[in-house]
Amino acid sequence: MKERPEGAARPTIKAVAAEAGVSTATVSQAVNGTGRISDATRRRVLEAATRLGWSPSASATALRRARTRTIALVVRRPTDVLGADPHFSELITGLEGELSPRGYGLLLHLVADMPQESTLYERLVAEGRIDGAVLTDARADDPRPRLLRGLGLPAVLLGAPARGSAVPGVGLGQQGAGVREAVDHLLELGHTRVAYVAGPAELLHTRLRRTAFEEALAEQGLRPVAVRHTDFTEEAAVAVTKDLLALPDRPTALVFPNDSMAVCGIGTAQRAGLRVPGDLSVVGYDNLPLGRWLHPRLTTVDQQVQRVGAAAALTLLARCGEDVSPAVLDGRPRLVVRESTGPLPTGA
Amino acid sequence: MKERPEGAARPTIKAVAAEAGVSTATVSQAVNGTGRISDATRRRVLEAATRLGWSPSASATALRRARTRTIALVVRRPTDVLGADPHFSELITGLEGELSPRGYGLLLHLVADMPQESTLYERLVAEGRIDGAVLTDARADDPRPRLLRGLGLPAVLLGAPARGSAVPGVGLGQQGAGVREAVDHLLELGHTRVAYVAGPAELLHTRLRRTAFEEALAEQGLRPVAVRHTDFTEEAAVAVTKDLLALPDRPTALVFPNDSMAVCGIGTAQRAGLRVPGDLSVVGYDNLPLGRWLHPRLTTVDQQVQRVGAAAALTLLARCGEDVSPAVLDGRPRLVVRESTGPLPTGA
DNA sequence: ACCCACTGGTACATCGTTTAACCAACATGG
DNA sequence: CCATGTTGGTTAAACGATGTACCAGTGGGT
Repeated sequence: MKERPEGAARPTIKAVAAEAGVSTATVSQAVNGTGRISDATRRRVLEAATRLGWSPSASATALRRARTRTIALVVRRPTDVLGADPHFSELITGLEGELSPRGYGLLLHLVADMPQESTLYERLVAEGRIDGAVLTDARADDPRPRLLRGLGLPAVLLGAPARGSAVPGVGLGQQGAGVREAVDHLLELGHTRVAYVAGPAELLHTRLRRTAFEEALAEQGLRPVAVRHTDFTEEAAVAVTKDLLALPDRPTALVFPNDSMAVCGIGTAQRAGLRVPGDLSVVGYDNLPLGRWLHPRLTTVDQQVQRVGAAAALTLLARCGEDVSPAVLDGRPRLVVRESTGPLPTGA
Repeated sequence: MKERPEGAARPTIKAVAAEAGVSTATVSQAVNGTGRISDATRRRVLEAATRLGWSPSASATALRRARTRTIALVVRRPTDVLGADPHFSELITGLEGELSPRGYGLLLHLVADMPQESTLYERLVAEGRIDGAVLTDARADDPRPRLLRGLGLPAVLLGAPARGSAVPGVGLGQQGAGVREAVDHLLELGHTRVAYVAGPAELLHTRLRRTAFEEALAEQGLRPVAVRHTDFTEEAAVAVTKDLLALPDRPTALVFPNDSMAVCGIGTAQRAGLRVPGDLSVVGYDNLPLGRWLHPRLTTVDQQVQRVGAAAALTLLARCGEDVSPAVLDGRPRLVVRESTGPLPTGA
C-alpha cells in the first residue's frame, strides 16, 4: 500500500517536517512523545507521517541513541548433524512473542564452538550491532557471563536461575523436578533397574538432572544401572542404547535427556526385538509436539521452553532499559505420562 | 580479551586516527581498502585499530552507506502448534553459512499470517533495517514479490526456480522429481492403491508435488485412491490417516508432504493394528535426521534444504550488490529408500 | 626555472535523528 | 508597567563513519 513511485527514496524526517509545516525537532518529539508539544501539532505531525509512510530510520536512531533494538541469539551447534533440534523453534517463539511487539528484532547466528561464539560476541559488540544477548546451554564453567560483563553487554542465561553469576539466569526453578518425577513414576511402575542417558558433561543442566536422577533413586535405596554421557546426537543415542541393552543386568527403563534421543532409543530397542513399553520403558525430555503422535506416544518431561523464552526476553528487555513488568516464572518441569512407560515386565 | 576498563566507551574512528597519527578519513580508507594510501600507513592504521579493539560502528556505516548488512527471514507459522518444523533449522544453517562469513546478519521474525508478514516487511523497509529478504513457502498467488518489488527490497523466493516473478526463485529444478520417484518406487513394489496427503492448497509446492504424484500414477494407467489437503499440523496428519485407512478400498501406501506428518501417520496406522511396512507403506518428505533412527526407518524425499538455503543466500547477496560467484544448484529432490516402504501385502 | 603529473594524505559536508539550549509570545501577579 | 512564568515551539550541535574535493610535496621533462 505504501508503494512509492519507482525509484523514489524513502522519506526522511525532513519531508515529514515540511509536510506538517514544523521543524524536524518537533516531528521527533511528536513521535517519541517527548518535549512539550500541543496536541494539535502532534496530531498534524502524525498524520503527515502516515501520509508519507514514514518511520524513523533505524540506523540514524541507533547511531544517535546508541541503541539498536536488536537482541542476539547465538546457537552453538557442535556438529552438522544435530541440526534439527526443535527445541530452538520453541525458544524463538517465546522470545519473539515479547520482542516483536516492542519493536525489537532477533539477530540469529550459528557457530560451531565456544571460541567462535566468544569472538562473535566481541565483534557484534564492537560493531554496536546489538543491545543484548540470550545465552543458551549454560555450562558448568561458562566463559560467556564474564566476557559479556566485560563487554558491557546485557544478557540473560537460559537454564538455572541466577546463582551469583555475572548475568541473571532465567529458567524454571527446581530444575531437577522433572527427572525426579520421572524416576518416581518408574519406581511406582515397579522398575528397579533404571539407566540414565545424560547430555554432555560440561552442560549445567546435565549435572542438575543427573544429580536429581541419582538422588531420586537413592531415596528408595537404589542405584542407577548405568549413567552414560553423550553429545546429544542421534548416533550417540543409538549407540548408547545398544550398549545399555547389552548390559548383564539389562535395565528395564531408560531415561533420555531429550525427545529426539528418546525416539532413537525406542527405535533401537524395537529393532532389537524389544517391545516398548512391554519390555522396556522410555522417558524423554522436552515434550516435542511429535511425541504426542508416535506409537507408542512418548512419556516425557515438559519444561515449557516457550514460556521460559518469553520470560528471558522480558528480563533482558528490562536490563536494556525498557520498562517492562518483570517476568514471573512459576511452575517447574513436569512429567507428561503417555505410553512409552509401563509396568515392569513380568519376566524380570 | 578486548575487555575494556569498566565503563569505558567503545573506541571510535577518531581514537584510532589519533593513535595512528592520521586523519579519520585515512583510517576509513585504510580499513575499506579505498582511496590511495601507502602500505606503511595502512599497516600503521590497522595495527592501531586492533590495538584499540576497534571495528567500524554498524549504525554509523549503515546510516552513511544506506546498507545494513542484514537480511530478514520471516517465518509464518499458522498455528502455535506446528511449531517445531525442523525444516527451518536446516534452512537457517544453509543461509548462515554464506551470510556470516561476509559479515551479514540474519534477522528472524515470526508472524501469524500473510497480512502480518506484509506489514512487517513494510515496517522493516520503512525503518531501513534490512537489505534484503528470504521468502519461504511460495504461494500460488503470492502477494510478496509484488510488494517487495514496490518497496525496492531485494529478495529471493524459496521453492520453484524463477518463473517470470518479480523476485528470483531459488530451488532445485524438477520439483516434482522426488514425488515421482517415490511413486515409481511404490509401483515397483506392487502397490496400486496409493493415497496422497497434500499440504495447504495455496502453497505452490503443494501443487507441483500433487501434479507430479498424479502424473506418475497416470503414466501407469492408475489413479490415486484419494488426495487430501491438510494444514501441515500433526493433528491433521492423524485425522487424515484415520480417514484414509477407513476407506472402502483401503490404500496400501501413503505419501506425506513432510516427515513429521509421515511419522504421525505411521503412529496412527500402528495404533490401528497395522504393521508398517507389512500392511502399509509410508513415504515422507524432507529427510529429517530423525527419520534415520525411527523404527521402521523412514523412506523419504531429500530436498537438500540446507544447500538450497546456501544458494538462496548467494543469490540474495548478489542482488544486494555483493560480488559473489553465483550459486549453482544442480541436483533435484531424491528419494531415500529406507524401511517404511515394502512390497504389497500378500492379502491385498 | 617553470609547468605538469603523480603520490599520499587531509578538510569538510553529509547520512537522518535526537536533544539540550534557547527564544518568542502571551498571560499573570505585584 | 515590568519582572516572571508558562506554553510551544525552533536552532544547532552532536552521533560515527564515508567520500569528494582539495592540497602539499616531489620529481621529471623541456
